[in-house]
Amino acid sequence: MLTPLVLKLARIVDLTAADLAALAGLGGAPRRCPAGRSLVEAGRRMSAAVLVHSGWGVRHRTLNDGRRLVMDFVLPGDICDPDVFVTPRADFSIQTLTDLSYSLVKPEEVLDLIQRSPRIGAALWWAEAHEEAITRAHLVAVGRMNAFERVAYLVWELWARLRAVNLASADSFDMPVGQDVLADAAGLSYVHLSRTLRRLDREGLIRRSHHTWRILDAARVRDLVQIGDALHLAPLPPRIQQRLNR
Amino acid sequence: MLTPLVLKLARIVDLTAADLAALAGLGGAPRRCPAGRSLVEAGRRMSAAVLVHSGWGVRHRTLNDGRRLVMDFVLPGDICDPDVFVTPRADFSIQTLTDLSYSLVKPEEVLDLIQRSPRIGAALWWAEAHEEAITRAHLVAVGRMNAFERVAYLVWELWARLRAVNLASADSFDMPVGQDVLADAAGLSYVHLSRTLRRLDREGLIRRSHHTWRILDAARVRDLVQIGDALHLAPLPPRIQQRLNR
DNA sequence: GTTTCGCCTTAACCTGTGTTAATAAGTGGG
DNA sequence: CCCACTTATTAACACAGGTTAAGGCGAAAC
Repeated sequence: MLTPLVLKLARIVDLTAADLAALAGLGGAPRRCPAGRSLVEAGRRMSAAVLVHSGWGVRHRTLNDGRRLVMDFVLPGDICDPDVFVTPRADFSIQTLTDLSYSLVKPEEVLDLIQRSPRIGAALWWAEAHEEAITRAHLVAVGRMNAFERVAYLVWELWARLRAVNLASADSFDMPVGQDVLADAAGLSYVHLSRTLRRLDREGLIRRSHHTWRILDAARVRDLVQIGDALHLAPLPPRIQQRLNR
Repeated sequence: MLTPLVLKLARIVDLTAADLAALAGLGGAPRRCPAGRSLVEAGRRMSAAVLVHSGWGVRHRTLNDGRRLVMDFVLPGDICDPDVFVTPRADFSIQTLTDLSYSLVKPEEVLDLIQRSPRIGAALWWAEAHEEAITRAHLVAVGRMNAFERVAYLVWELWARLRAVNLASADSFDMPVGQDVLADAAGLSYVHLSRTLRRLDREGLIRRSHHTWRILDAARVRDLVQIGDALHLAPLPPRIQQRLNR
């Protein structure tokens, strides 16, 4: 079964048929959540991780006076957060951008899976490390890039992540994300985000119509973005792979 | 042996005497690195994690034109990064701020340790999750807070982390960090950082002399900072602890 | 003690981004 | 097809923070 999670992890670790089956069966019965709702609330006690099957969400934090930062986009195949069992209290909220299909994954299930297969353990660990790298890149973008670079970076990141789960074509993809949300991810006002998007279009880098985005000049965007490489998926080195099979 | 790593992890997970010994013996022979040197270089292939015994460092990324962002401070007891074996290429550099004593930890060593003791596995996992929470909080600060709040947040974060390894007193601590470095962590110019620091002093929140920092009014700083709670250390819930001992 | 050097502070001015507000362009309902 | 409603664009103005440059000040060097 080619669930998004399997698609993503199988690019990294050589999984056995049993591993694939175990991963595909991860999580309880699928549930649905309509667009615009909170899946996880900051400060609330968490009892299970959320495995996303389809749909988009955002992980964000809102300050007392309403200022909001979107830390991360939640895409199909993402598990947020497999580490519930070590950090029972969320420091963020998750909100759906579209209707979302997901399953709850109990901590016990994750622990069992890891103890059963070191390959899955490594794969999940890798997914965590990858998310961390994405967050760090995001931090660099927000902390030291200007609006033009920053927005280009975000689009680049989402494009790369969507391709990893077969949800983007060679130069375009669908992104059901309003400019207000993108602005909160970039740490910009939505007005300036709009200005910046027009400029990316005018300069022949990135174009949007409706919710469809097109990378007009991938090479120039990559140069502009600089830190996009942290997002690339590469198989684990053979030495490690062998060790996982011992 | 109360190494900083043991101090930190023992607050979270109930470790056996054997676990403590294993953790204290983690890593090869101690090495030294003088101040101002690169321990890890972005893009370079990594072969081992770095366990810090004493001294300060920063994890940072420099863009082509010299703009730099400090993502994180590396303190005694930190392991950067236990996930080398899944992400062999660093997306950041680590530079020493002071003389640093550290050990190299081979991926195999980590894997062994985890397979030997589920408690240590959970503890290391927790440490990772904690770092992630710190990075996310940093992202919110840089993305949506003004200079005043942002600098207060950084000082608050470091104070909390130092207390976790017994390196800070109830209201003050030592921080061998120049304002240029702090500015790169806040995403500000060092000039504006200086202005902001004077204002924090003038308003009775935080005071610095030499490299000694004092929190003048912890309650007001906490309110200003808002997101500081993500940094709190809390023991794992009993249910999980029991499961780790089965 | 004086010099030198690195680091911090302050001031004056400039610019990128925020704010407010008005307009346009979609989008769905009747 | 029109209306109401949301979402994007543009313009005018304001301000936080950046830049440049000139002092101040303590610590080490001589």
